[in-house]
Amino acid sequence: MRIGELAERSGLSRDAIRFYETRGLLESHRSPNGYREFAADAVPWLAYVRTAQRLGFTLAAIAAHGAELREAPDSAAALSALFAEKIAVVDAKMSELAVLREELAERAVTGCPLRPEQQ
Amino acid sequence: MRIGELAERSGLSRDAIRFYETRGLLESHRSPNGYREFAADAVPWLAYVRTAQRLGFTLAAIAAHGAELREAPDSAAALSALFAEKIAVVDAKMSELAVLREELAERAVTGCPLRPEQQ
DNA sequence: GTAAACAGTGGAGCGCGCTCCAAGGTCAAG
DNA sequence: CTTGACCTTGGAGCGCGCTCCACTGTTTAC
Ligand SMILES: [Zn+2]
Ligand SMILES: [Zn+2]
Ligand SMILES: [Zn+2]
Ligand SMILES: [Zn+2]
Repeated sequence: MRIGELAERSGLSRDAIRFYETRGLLESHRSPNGYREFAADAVPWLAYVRTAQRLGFTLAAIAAHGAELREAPDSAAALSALFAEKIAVVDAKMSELAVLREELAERAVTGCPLRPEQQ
Repeated sequence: MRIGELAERSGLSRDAIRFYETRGLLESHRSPNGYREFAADAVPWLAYVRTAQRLGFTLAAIAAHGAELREAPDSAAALSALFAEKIAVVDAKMSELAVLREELAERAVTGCPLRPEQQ
């Protein structure tokens, strides 16, 4: 499929797709006329990319993990390593949230904290 | 305290602190010589800001929530509303992670998905 | 008095993740 | 043959979250 169709089916802009390609997130082959040709797989792959982005992963990290998957000798092992990695990240975020909650509770802000110094 | 001390105690750069001030994240009063003067509260507040940032909140959102806290008529109610809001965000991220895990599992990538088309 | 350390402002630049041109090539329909 | 939809590249610009720099003023130490 060409870029317009992929854009429509993925909900991304053509510019974003071209940008992703430059960042190694997406592969295309060229037709004789120079047009990019994408595999059908690109649609679910881009959905995955967007989800990973919403979870706070950078494009570079997503591209690196994609490469890991492709280059892994043992695909199943690579997958579970990636899962463990992502879940660890979310667990870390959860415990940081607990800290945040405590911090917030400790400082029920009332008025300007600089007032005393001001007088 | 002046900006250098706050920088040292918060682990942020002076530039970052000045930047936060322009974004409404931090308040200072000026000494007669024009130097910024910060309250001791600024240290835990900046720690909170960094934590919130690591959790994926933008500086604008953090500033808005800080303002909500200060302007809330009922501080306790405002606090629990903010907690609920943040926890909802993390819950949403968790469920998105589940989707991500499934997506990944479905597509144990092996080789180039464009190869068939290429030949 | 002078040097060093600290403060201020303004503006440029940067990495990220794009968006939006401008100028041009390709292709199918009428 | 023209029109229009679609594609190409290149480059500028933008919001975010800063960093770095130049230049200037203030305070502290000797
Ligand atoms: Zn990894
Ligand atoms: Zn004040
Ligand atoms: Zn809110
Ligand atoms: Zn290929």
